[in-house]
Amino acid sequence: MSVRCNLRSLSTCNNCIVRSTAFCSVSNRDLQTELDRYAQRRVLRAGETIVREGEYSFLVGTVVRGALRMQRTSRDGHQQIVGLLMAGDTFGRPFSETVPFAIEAASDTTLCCFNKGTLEHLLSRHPELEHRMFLSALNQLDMARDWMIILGGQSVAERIASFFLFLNHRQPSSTAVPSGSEPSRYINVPISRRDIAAFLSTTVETISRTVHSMADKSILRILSPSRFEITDRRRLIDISGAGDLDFCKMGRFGSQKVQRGSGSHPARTLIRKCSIGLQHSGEVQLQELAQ
Amino acid sequence: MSVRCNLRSLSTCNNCIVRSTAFCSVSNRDLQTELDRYAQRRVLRAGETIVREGEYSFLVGTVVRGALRMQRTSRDGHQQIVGLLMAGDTFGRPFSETVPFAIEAASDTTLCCFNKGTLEHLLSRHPELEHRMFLSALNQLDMARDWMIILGGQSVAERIASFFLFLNHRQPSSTAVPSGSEPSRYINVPISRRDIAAFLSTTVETISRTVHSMADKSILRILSPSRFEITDRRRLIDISGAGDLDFCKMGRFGSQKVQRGSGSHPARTLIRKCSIGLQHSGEVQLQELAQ
DNA sequence: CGCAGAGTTGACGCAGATCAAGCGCGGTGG
DNA sequence: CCACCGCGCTTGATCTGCGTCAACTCTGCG
Repeated sequence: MSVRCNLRSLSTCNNCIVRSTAFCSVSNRDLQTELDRYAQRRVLRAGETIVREGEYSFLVGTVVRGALRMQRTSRDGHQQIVGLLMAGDTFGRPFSETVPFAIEAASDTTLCCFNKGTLEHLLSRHPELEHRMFLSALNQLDMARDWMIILGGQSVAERIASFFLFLNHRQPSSTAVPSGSEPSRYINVPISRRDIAAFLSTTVETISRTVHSMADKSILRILSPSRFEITDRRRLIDISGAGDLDFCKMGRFGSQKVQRGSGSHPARTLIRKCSIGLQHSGEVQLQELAQ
Repeated sequence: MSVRCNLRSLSTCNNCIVRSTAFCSVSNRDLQTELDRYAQRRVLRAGETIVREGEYSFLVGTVVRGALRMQRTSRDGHQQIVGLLMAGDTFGRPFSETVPFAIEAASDTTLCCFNKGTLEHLLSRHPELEHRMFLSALNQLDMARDWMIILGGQSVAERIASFFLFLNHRQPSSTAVPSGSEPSRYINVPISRRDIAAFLSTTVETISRTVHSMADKSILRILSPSRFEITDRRRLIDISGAGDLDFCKMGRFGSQKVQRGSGSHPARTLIRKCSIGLQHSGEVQLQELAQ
């Protein structure tokens, strides 16, 4: 059931729980009123589809609650998840006929949608809106690259640890709280084991084994198959191997010296590890460019 | 050596080889003149660094020739490449203090740079420019997701095939030719084996073995360690597993029916393969939203 | 000519994919 | 009400792709 919000302009958007982060939260009141008029809420249940792969997509909007997954299915049936959109994230692809990925609800989800054409028109008339959407795209780009780091993680344990920290960072205790606040001890996994496997390029079996092994080492407690409690964040970050991933920043230990690779798996691509600061000798001096 | 181009406004930008694709190619003549005034060409040699990981970055611009790699190095020394920027692509990150990745020249490279602050100022005054930059960011987002598909590929052979097709698509015969034209039979790999390994999360040894095995099967010919000739594109696409990746589109066989998985590796995450069109039964009807 | 770095090739072992069986739970129907 | 089924998750046993180590070739360079 969808809730129209053309009446009582601004009321809906003003109370929106993703107000602080979503691209559609503009400061211009008239524009906000207009957005409010065109916005339409939609509730999806887990598994429902917004766009199929490569199909024409006429929806753009913001995730209000829950999570969307973007994925592609290859000929052999293998699915690769290329992104998880959570509260405050922008979904859809303006200025393009089709999206090369399917977008589906990973869990029960509330969206705030705009018709793509309508939104594009608004964007062309309101630089502020386009600016905010641009910023949102840049954020997603950063996030996409973080995901690549997760994906490129050496061992499955590394990838899972990174993934959990990512979730933990993006879901501080309650979905209503905008991301950016202190991460809680709890991890809510909004997607099935299958989806995790599809994202991390592994199998449900290996995920199960790895998570249980982490529980055995009391790094985390398994509250339910989709809910965990972090009991040793430090160790989790350590396993993730990427102490400086964006989403670990909050849990990071200042400028404290690097942990020795402790249980670190033998690095696959140990490149130039000693040459940092050496091969950069040829670094371009660009100061003159400033100003 | 850098070539200033404040004189003879427009001349430099007008003759720019990435004119058709770069974000800085605007239609507004005054704006173009202004851009021309602030733009500065730079030539980097392979290995030179533009920004280091997490450092303050004050450069944004366009790759004119060559390739940049964006990468992150984790505590254990493992490097993960999260993006390759080629002719016409935008590098740098406006509206953010730091970039979470190092940006380095993967080969000898020519850039066209703007001071970040200056560019941000231009962006705020010229919606057209911001629009173009927004489009560029959206493209990069699509590309980042394509990369994720490559990264998530099952076997190393799959990833290498995808990577080669990607390169082949983005480098049609000559670097001067804007992407989008017919792919040639040749693949120029602009980065070292090491870099390929860092990107594909594998090792130089495995890459070597895989490529030579492809040569044995006469899928491609090895002209030099960094130059190949595709002798059986169909089979290469087949190995890549992702027949519908963006960069395969041109080599794609219309709506021809799906190849049976031929030599396809046993799929790791064979999910919902048969349920397409089934689980979508609950697909939301959104027509009413239009207009 | 020796040395360094990039690429190739071979032998070996392990992380993790695969196959298979079992558990717990919610839904359905008799 | 319980039996039955299907599905998500777990656990065990086996097999293999590919990472690791090591040795060798080739090219370019001082």
